[in-house]
Amino acid sequence: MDLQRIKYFLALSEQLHYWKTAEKVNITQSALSRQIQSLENELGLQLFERNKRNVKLTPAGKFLKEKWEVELNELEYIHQFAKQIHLGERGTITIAHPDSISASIMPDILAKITQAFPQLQIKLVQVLYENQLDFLKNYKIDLAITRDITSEQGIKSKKIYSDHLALVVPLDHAFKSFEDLSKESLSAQKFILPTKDEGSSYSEIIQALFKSYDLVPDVFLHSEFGSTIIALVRKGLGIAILPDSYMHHQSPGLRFIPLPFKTDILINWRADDHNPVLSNILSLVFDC
Amino acid sequence: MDLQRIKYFLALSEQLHYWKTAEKVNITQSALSRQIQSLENELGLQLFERNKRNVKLTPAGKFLKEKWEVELNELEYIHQFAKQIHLGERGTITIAHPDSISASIMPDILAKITQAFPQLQIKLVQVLYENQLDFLKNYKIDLAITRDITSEQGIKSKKIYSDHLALVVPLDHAFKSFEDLSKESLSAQKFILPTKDEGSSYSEIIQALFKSYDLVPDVFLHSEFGSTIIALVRKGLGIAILPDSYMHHQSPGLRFIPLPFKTDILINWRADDHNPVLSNILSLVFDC
DNA sequence: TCCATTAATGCAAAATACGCATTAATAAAT
DNA sequence: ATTTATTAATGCGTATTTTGCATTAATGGA
Repeated sequence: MDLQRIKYFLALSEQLHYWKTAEKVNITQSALSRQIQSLENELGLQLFERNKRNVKLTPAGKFLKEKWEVELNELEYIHQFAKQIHLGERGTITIAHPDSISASIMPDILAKITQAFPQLQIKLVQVLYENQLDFLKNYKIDLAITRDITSEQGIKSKKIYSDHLALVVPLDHAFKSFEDLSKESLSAQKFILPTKDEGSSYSEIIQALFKSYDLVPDVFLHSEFGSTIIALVRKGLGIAILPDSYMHHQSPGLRFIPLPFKTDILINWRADDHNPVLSNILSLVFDC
Repeated sequence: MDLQRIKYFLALSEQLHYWKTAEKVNITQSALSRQIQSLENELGLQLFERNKRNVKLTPAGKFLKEKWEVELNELEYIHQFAKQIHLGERGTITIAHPDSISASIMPDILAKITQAFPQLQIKLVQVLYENQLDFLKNYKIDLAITRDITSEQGIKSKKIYSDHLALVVPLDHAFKSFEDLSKESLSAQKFILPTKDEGSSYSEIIQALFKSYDLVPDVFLHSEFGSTIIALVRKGLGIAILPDSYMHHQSPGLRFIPLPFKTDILINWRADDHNPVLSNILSLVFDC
């Protein structure tokens, strides 16, 4: 059954006149007549009660006119919706990102996306660094924003930003600026540091930092959760090293002392992911 | 857009394999390939992500698979429903009938209809005799069961039953049987009779009845409503003449004395009404 | 009774769909 | 790295379907 036939039927059911309808839908009266006939044959019922003079809907025709009008509108809407999905204007994308950028570049990125594609549904999740690649490969997330470089097969990666590390101390702490740091002053401190993962490039940078002072830090606690670390530092339980993106969080009572070490932020996605939503978001993000 | 194409798409979206799908839907792989291609062109989007080795739904394809499955089911149901309307198995018919047969032949007729066509919706209405033809012509009712013969253009009519007139008296009334009736005994009575309509064949029969006794009845009240008349007779306000169908109503305290006058029950419908529901009901009723 | 209107239909042309055979790409096996 | 098996796409001739033109036949109104 051709939807075009149903459209012809609907046109005729309005006009109830073959010639006028045929003209309106740009076919000949002969073609229209046969289209209606084959529609009737296909359905095994009569749509119009007609003689050579009058055309009138049968009860079944009346019923189908009402129902088909609804269904055709429905289908048209569905097709439009599908087209938007095809263009990447509709759909869902799940993004994992570190807490550190929640208040810095994430708002920028999200604002850009929602402005360009207001119909997109974005799911933000926080995933432990060690799980990110698995989640990406298993379609639990579509985009992973991370500080770790990956050379995984099938995962594409691109740097989108970089920020400095900063030493985070309470306001009343002796450290006021970078010049106050030395092997001696640092060795007296208790540190709160991120979890030391195998092969995590972010951990390696922090290790490199301490190595530059030829120091093994006294680590009081490991945590991956920036907000936890900040709270502990504010209570004077130790000092921490965090990306200076955290300065964008409202954190009174703390001093951020920038350090000459940079940490990159990368965006990762599946190489074989052809979801048009992803392509749209990638090209938006790369324009930053 | 051909619904067949959508069916092909749905089959392929299940199998995700052209050859197997083509075999399943009884066309060649070549034809299937081209059907999917033209569907994609028609919609202006890609349904499958495919190379020479793998077939996989795109996000838009996934969306359409879900939606189209629902829509196609819906359409199939609609078409079945329409077919039932065409066969007169579904639909609505409005029937007017006199109160007199509510408890006699109407239950028989209705039982027969609902047994043969359980999906039919029947509306029963009571219409004043004088309005019946108008209601029929103006599509307010589809079938009029009446005691009046009509020779109206465009209205078909057929007798389906006939019953006798009966004199209705209270149990304690002097009249016990037909032999008690005479010009003298009748002229002493007060009568409750139906409204005397112009050209109503039922009124004429009652007039003929009195004429056979060479009598002009003392009419105390006119009413078309049988139940009203019966209540009044039971209270001793007068005696009445009604079709003996009323004996099927539960009417304690009354005696029905059959009279040798018959009144026909006719069924009327529009000659140009081709509603299949009507045809079905007519052929059922005529089999009585 | 005749005329104007109008849906159906015969027929040939155009468009579309189909099947067969082949091609080209790719994953798996060696 | 090379070969092989698998499989979606495609060229081409054929079959089917649809279309438009011209005509027919039925019908309501004058």
